[in-house]
Amino acid sequence: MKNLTRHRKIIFENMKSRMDHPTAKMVYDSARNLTDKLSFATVYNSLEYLVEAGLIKKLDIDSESARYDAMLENHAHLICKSCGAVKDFSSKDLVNLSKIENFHFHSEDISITIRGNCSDCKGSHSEF
Amino acid sequence: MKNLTRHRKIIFENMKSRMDHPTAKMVYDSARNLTDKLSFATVYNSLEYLVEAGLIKKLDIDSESARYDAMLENHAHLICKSCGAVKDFSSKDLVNLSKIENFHFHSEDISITIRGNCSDCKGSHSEF
DNA sequence: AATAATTTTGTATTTATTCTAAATACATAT
DNA sequence: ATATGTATTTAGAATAAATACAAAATTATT
Repeated sequence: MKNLTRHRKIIFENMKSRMDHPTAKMVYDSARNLTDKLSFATVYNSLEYLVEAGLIKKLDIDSESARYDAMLENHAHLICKSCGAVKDFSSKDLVNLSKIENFHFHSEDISITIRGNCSDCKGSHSEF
Repeated sequence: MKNLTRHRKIIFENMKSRMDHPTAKMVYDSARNLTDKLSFATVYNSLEYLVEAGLIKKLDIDSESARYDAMLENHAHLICKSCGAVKDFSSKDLVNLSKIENFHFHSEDISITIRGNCSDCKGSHSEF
């Protein structure tokens, strides 16, 4: 797994063009119109490749299927409890979370997930 | 689905006694020693009941199986990329994220998920 | 062009979770 | 104390996301 192939590029471009934090199926549905042949397995392979390559992120969102995002800057995700929409919220200072209210969103619960290495694991290989 | 039954209480007590943000299977494995009969389905049902009742939370963490937490106060989750451990990080001021480094954790990526209602959905019924 | 390495495909498998139907437990009314 | 209706639990089947695998196709290297 080393190259940004044609299929992977198509999937990456598709990811970058959209803001809806799609599932693998959503990517498959729109990307298969862009090329002659495309299997579901390739979409999974490609998304994993892109995540490994650091080009996209797999989101920490409780959803029945995994969701991906091509926006790499640290930002929050606003999830509407009614319609399920996932929207980006970029703020350089996450300090002022009250800004969210101005962003036309009534926040009820905030969860922050931080990935890194704990003191017990410094230097070891990443599996997560 | 209305009552905190014996089984649900056992599962809730188990959840409160642990800090490891267990999966349904982990809860099942330890709770079935505490009572004569306990099916896997009951664990799923009970965990869902407890989430609905607001007694525990289902975490927003990318994990092959869902993880739950009985700690309700807003807090961050530190996930070690090496060992996969999920640890709580409570800070009243999430402002000073540099505190995390003092918490013996080298943070590489921060994701914040906020749940609530977007402006399009005010007042409508929650499905998520 | 020939060969090797990588990628894609299609299908089968795995695994977490949900669904279903029957059995059981429980609370309340009789 | 017993009957009744409702909620819960059980066990297993069904569902669906994700992964594994072997073969075919593509791409890179010599």
